[in-house]
Amino acid sequence: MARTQGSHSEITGPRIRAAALKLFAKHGYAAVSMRQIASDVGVQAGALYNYTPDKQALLFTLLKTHMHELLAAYDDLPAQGSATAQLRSFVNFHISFHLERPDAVFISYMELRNLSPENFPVIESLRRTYETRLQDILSAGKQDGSFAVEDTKITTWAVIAMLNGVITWYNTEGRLSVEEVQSTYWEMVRKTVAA
Amino acid sequence: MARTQGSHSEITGPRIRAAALKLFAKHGYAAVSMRQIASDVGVQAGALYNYTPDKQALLFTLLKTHMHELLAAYDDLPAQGSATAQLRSFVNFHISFHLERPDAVFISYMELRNLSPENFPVIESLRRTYETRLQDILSAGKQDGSFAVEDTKITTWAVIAMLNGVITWYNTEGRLSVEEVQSTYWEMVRKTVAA
DNA sequence: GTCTATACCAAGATAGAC
DNA sequence: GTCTATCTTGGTATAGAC
Repeated sequence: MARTQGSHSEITGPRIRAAALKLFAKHGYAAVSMRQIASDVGVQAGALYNYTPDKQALLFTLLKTHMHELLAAYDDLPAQGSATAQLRSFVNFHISFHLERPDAVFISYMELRNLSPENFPVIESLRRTYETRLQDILSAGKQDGSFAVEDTKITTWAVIAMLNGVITWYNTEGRLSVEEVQSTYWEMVRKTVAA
Repeated sequence: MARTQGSHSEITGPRIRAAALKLFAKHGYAAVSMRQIASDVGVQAGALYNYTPDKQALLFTLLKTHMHELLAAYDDLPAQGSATAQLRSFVNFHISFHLERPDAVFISYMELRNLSPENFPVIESLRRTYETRLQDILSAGKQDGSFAVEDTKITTWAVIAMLNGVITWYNTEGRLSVEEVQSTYWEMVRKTVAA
């Protein structure tokens, strides 16, 4: 006779994080209770504490994991030659990576203020590291004359803000493929920095 | 002998909304308690309910007021001639209006999901109305050949996302004046839609 | 109109049985 | 490892005195 309530240690952890990610993205960290997360996973609230010391650690883990995956994936891309090729690669990467993880992207921008004072700087630093990848491309292109960029810092923020806008409207069931979105945004970014 | 605890009906209401706006922007709607708002104003929590039926109405009022002010202010601008002049006017307006109300702008984008099902469509509709102002400019410029815009809807969202990015980094104490920011963004937007 | 006091409920987190 | 049960805190909202 099999036990009706058993242990599932290898899968429960990931399922908790997946449920938390989904619920935090939908309702916001502060509005989601541990009981809701537990219910979504199919366990009791107390069981969550076998996997996370508290709710804050759950949020921190999600954001840290996302940022590390983002940086690792970008740094794994094949090297590009010209600044223009690098910029195009960045745009394509940013869009496809983000469209594959809308929930993680969402909380990475929305829930920063719900990180504890110890955790916030860690995530903020990872975010700045990623931004620096783009800023370096813009600086190089400005130097060699491929781009006309008045202020590389502001342009970096402007391009990232523009690209991030995609996740607020893109619908996987909609009329546009990821490739079409990439192409549309590349055209806009290209012109924005054009010499 | 003056009373030590009196009535201040004409000023308490606005002060409650100002405190709520500030606290919602800083910590998020769900993370702010009525007690916190009351404490910030200098009254007891129960007193708030003389001014708002509940917390949700407080959020709704803040967002609705902000959106109405935004639309009224934009529609009060002097009419412009060419599509290019209209676009420049829009960019300047959007940046200066938003930089004057960073808290209201912040919650208008972050707290939409905390609106009740009855209230959400009202705000969403106002937001779309504002976006339509920009989309109409882009359509007109596309028609008369001033702009080369692949997709007016996506470009509308891209431009607004780019402009909204300003409030995440702009610092009134920083090196840049509002006029310099307007000029920098105008240059980027102009190129983005350039024929 | 604001106060104090409180009803009522849900939150995060923990203890101990199984 | 998960359960049930519970502790403690703090939330929204209301009642009635002043």
